[in-house]
Formats: sequence, structure tokens, C-alpha cells
Amino acid sequence: MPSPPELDSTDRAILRLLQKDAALSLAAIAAEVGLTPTPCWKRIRRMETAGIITGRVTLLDPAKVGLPLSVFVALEIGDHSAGWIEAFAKTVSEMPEVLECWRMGGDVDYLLRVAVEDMPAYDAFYRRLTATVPGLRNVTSRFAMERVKASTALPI
Amino acid sequence: MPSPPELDSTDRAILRLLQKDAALSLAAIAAEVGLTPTPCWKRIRRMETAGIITGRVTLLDPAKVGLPLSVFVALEIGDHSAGWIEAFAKTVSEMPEVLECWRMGGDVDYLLRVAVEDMPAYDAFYRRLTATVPGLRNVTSRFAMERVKASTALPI
DNA sequence: GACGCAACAGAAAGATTTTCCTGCTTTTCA
DNA sequence: TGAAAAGCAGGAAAATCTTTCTGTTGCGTC
Repeated sequence: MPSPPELDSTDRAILRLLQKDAALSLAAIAAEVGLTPTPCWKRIRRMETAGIITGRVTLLDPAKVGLPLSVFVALEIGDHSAGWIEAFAKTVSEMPEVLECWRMGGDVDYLLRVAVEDMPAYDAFYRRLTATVPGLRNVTSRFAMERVKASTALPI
Repeated sequence: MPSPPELDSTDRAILRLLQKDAALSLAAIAAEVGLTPTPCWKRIRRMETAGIITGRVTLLDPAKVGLPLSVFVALEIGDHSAGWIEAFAKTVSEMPEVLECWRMGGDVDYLLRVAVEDMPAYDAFYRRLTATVPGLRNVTSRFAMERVKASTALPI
């Protein structure tokens, strides 16, 4: 059975607002979507418990907190067993400088985005990664020059 | 002159908490860092006006809002003039399905992360991108199978 | 001893959350 | 087919909790 749309246009309007600014008051949201605060609150509550909203976070300026260098690391691996994959996911999840880790299809097996202070710090991370993770066949580091766009707002 | 550290250990503790959960009350933050709400509020206020805190956003589950496909697009360009670069940044910033766009050093000129509904939607995006942006020498699409880790919390 | 900074206590303003109510739509049953 | 009943979404108002602002104190420095 094709489940009915979980989100109507009002829900999506609320989400568009909250994706841009999680600190908006219910009164402001309500005015924007044409409701009173109470039904807005109930809708947000529902989307939170449904797992549609996964969290509210504070974003920082990477340069201003001393992490101006972003590196994308493409990994090719030798061992494709379920055990290796699980262990790798755990290892990488525990590395705080790895902000994103994607398992990919195609020529690259994993793609990481890493935030570090400078090149020596990246080298230290690189050594730690290659020492900790066994069976890496190829590691390609690509360095970001400029963050042209960095959004967390999905187009809904 | 080596500017004094803008952030002391209390500031960083507050930022670590707020990066994980922007909805924490001042009372909860204050208890965690060992202060009363008022100085916490002043510190947060200061970091907001200083641009260290760039915003508070709501995160959604991409699959649950109908955007389960993430694609990384590597671009190589022919024209490296300042005008082209500026126009490209503007074009890409206005495309809502492009969540991230990085200007890179090395073999790849730009790396994009794109969120779409499915493969036909990606194809439509691809056609629009290549039709809109002139002078692309090479476009390589890599498809994500699994989001192993996706964090917005910088390691401070 | 005076100054400046950071924290604190308490109060006022504002926001969130709850409770209860109304009207609409859908369902069910005679 | 019609009508009562149930369920759903929104709204008003009150209670609770938070944020924000005021003045004040304590500590370290000069």
C-alpha cells in the first residue's frame, strides 16, 4: 500500500523555516504559515517523534574555531567483508575530525570529509587513519580551497 | 600581533554542547559548565555577534522527506577566469539540490554534494547543470550507498 | 585603595507547553 | 440514504518554563 504523504504543504513550510533558523519562535512560524502557535507546535512535535526532524544544532565558523582546512579523502579498500565494513564504520565514527563518511558505489569505496587545523594536523590524521585501518588499497586526499556553498537545508 | 585566544575552555565547552543540541536551555548549559545562566547567555551572545556561531538550524532525515539519493559530482573546468568562477558560484548557490560546493586544489576543480529524490531526478539535475554552466571539461558523478557518518559538530 | 572584569541574584518579559473547547470531515449503522 | 458518532485539526487561554535585563558583589590587577 502506498502510504499517504506524511507531510502536507504546511508541514513542509514549517520545515523550510526551521531548516534555515531553528531559533524561530512558534509565534513567528505561526504567522508565516498562517496558523496559531498551538497547531504549529503539535506538527513540529509530531515530526520530531516521527524522526523526520533529527535534531537542532548550532553551526560554527570553522576558520574562527581554528579548523580552516577541509580535506576530502577517497578510500579504496581490499577487504569488502561485512565484518570489515562494520569495524571501519565504528572506527571512523569515533574520529571527531571526520565530519562525514559516505560509502560509495563505483571506483571509490569511501569518501570522507575531514576538518583540521592545518597541514601538519592533516598529516597526523592521515598517519593515524592509515595506521588504524587495515587493508587500505588506495588513499587519495583532495584539499578544499574555498567553501563556495555549505547548506544543511534540504530542498523540500 | 598574535591575537589572544578568542575562546577559553568554558566557551569551548558551551560550543561543544550547542553543536550537539541547539535547543538546550541556558539552565542546562549553565549546570553543565558550572556557571549560572546569565554569564552563559552573555558568552553565547558574544560568540554570535563575533560570527563564531553562524546559526542554529534544524536537521531532517533526507530519506523521510523524499530525498534519499546523495550524489557527489566532481567537475573539471576549462575557463579559470575570475569572472567564470564568480558566475559559477552564483549559479550553484541558487541550485537548492546542491547542498555543498567546494572549490578544490589538484585534479578536481569543484566538488558538489547533491540531494535528490531518485535517479531520474538526478538525471534532470545533471542536464540542467551541464546546460546552465558553460565550459565544463569533465563531470564525474559518484553515488552514495550509505551515510556512515554525517556530523556538523567540529572537534573543538 | 581603586578600577575593570566576570559572575551572580532576582525580576520582568517572552516563549513554550498543557488543557480544554469548537468546528469540520469521515465513518458507521440503522 | 440520512444521521449520530468518532476522529482530526485548529484555536483560546492559562500555567510553566526560558530568556533577557537590571543592579550588585567578589576577585584579581595595577
